[in-house]
Amino acid sequence: MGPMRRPTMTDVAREVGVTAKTVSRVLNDDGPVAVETRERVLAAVTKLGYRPNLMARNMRVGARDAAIGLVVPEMGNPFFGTVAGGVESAVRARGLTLIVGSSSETAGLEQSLIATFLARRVSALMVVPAASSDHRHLRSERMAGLPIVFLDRPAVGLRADCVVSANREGSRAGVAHLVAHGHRRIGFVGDAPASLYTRRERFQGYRDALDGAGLPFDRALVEAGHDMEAAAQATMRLLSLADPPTAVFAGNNLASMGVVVALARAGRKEVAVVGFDDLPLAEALDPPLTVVAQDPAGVGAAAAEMVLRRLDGDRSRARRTTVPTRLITRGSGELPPP
Amino acid sequence: MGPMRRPTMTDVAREVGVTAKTVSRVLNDDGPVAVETRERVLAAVTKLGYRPNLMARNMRVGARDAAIGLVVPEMGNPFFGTVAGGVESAVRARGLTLIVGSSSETAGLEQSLIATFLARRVSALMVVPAASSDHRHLRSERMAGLPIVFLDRPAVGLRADCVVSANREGSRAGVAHLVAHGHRRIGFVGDAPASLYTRRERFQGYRDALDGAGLPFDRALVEAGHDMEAAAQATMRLLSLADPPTAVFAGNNLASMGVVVALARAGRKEVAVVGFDDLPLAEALDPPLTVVAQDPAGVGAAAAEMVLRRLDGDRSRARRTTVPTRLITRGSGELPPP
DNA sequence: CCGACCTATGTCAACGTTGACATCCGCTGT
DNA sequence: ACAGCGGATGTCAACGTTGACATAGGTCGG
Repeated sequence: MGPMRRPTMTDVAREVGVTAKTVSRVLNDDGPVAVETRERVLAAVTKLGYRPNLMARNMRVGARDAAIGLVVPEMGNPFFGTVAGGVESAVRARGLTLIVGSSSETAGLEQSLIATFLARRVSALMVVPAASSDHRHLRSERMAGLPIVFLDRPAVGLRADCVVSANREGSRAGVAHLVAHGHRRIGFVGDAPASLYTRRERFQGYRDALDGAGLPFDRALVEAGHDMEAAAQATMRLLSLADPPTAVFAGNNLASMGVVVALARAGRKEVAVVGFDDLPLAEALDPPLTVVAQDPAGVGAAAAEMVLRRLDGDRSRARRTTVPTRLITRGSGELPPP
Repeated sequence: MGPMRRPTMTDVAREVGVTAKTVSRVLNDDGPVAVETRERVLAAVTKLGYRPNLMARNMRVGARDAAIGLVVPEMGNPFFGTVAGGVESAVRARGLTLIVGSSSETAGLEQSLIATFLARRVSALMVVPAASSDHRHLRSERMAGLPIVFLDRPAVGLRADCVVSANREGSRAGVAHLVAHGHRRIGFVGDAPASLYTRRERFQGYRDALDGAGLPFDRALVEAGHDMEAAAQATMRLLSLADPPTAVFAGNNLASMGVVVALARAGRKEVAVVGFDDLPLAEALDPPLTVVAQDPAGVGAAAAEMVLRRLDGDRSRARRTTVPTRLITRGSGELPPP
């Protein structure tokens, strides 16, 4: 019951009466080994409960760890969870392990997570940047040839591959949908301005749609809320304006939930809504929620493919991949203005 | 642009004109170092872009990796994402890194993930078991003193710590709530029978509540659906029975969504519903969804604390921690039978 | 002015594994 | 009978780092 030392290859070898090298050969299917020896080795392995030490192996072989590090802002947000899932299945097919860490949307934590991944000699790095983080410190890694791919939001201060959603176009389409149904005062509820790439893009799409329809932009209709409750309160502020919006565009999944909750609380079912990013319950809402659906698993998969290409030696210049979005009309965007 | 070798401690040492050991001393704040030497070393470190090699360090020190491996069935499910988030923040406070992998609810993948974690010499293992997996193979690890904690579902064939929700009690309370509002035919939509611990417990709670109220159990009212769409179809089957239920209890978050979607599609708002596990949009549904809320972050945190205690040397026998659930009444459970 | 002592640094080996190369054996072909 | 070959195994060093111990100067008290 003591905290006994883990058995090593040498222990197994001693048990069988051979050298560590022979055990190594058996375990890696390397070089010739007598059938009987192989069997005895395997028996000893299970008997002693031997587990190969990947750290020692990687070090000797000089190879990088067969792991890929992924940094996401929050694990609890299903969007990032699904992205991670998409990455994982693509990466697993190649025998690579995915290591996920969460930065809590904090630049400092993101950096230290990246540092521990690098110290672990991961063979590639995938990052969903935290708001206001800077990636200049990764330049030397890029130079050294480490594959680095950014997801959902591009790198700051670093030319690197990235995979993003068609934020601006999708947003434009979503708002245009509201415009097409007669709305002229359309609120925007999203993240805090300036900080986040996705918020900037989606906001631009919102403005594009207004401009395209010749509608005036009213700063008073733009509100921020970084989580669901804050978004709900932002929505309440919009509704209590002297000249309130007849429709609201929500800039991300949490904002959508906040908007929907606020409208439900206020009993304002007649306000039209379009949300960016689909929600599993969108269909069950009253009215069912029209959304600009992203493809989070697709983003993850595309990023993973990019990484695999880089690992296979693709040295071409950094590329940006845009994953299309899709307007799913369910009703909430088709409500006419009063 | 060549794939040049990463600089090692020796490279830094050569650059400065000292030995690797001195560099090591600087980087670990070990032993005395002249102020000037320290500065020159640090300068060389940044100049060369040196990153310590954790694998080599861990090997030399013989310590286990400062990482904890967590296996979850699916990353995309917000329940597990939130659990992982709870684990992460608790574990990070101790300077440990969390490595998350997903088993896709498959026993085989779970085993191979665990194997790579063990090969990486993680200092502890946390597992949300896949359906129908068996953990006898971890016995030798437990003997060797590796902390292993199971979350949400207990281990199979292994005495080990585990942290679970109050499934049976919560479920009983949820169903009792429906009973209290006059329902006598209450459907159950959950995972496939037998396979999953949580499903068994929650189903028992359902039966407890029926028994407690002297209501008959009708096998026809029990349906299974492993994802949202399947749960929706299961609900449709219940509704089309000759003698349909007037209320439905959903056994997990996906089932809840499926039930709610199905009722919305069928326009059957009068059917009462209580779901196990809270949903972010529960409040925005019509009627707002009454749920038996779990505390996923709390489950993660409790499990992390358990692990930390074990790492601190607590050798007491395996313990089971139960995290309470809470009935949140919002309306859907209070609908009277027609 | 010498030994005790402290500071700053170096030397060496070891962690567990595997590549490069060596060795030993029995068998084949001539 | 002997060279030659291929199969089975061993030996050694090295990967990057650090613990244990050693060394080279300098300071200080008596």
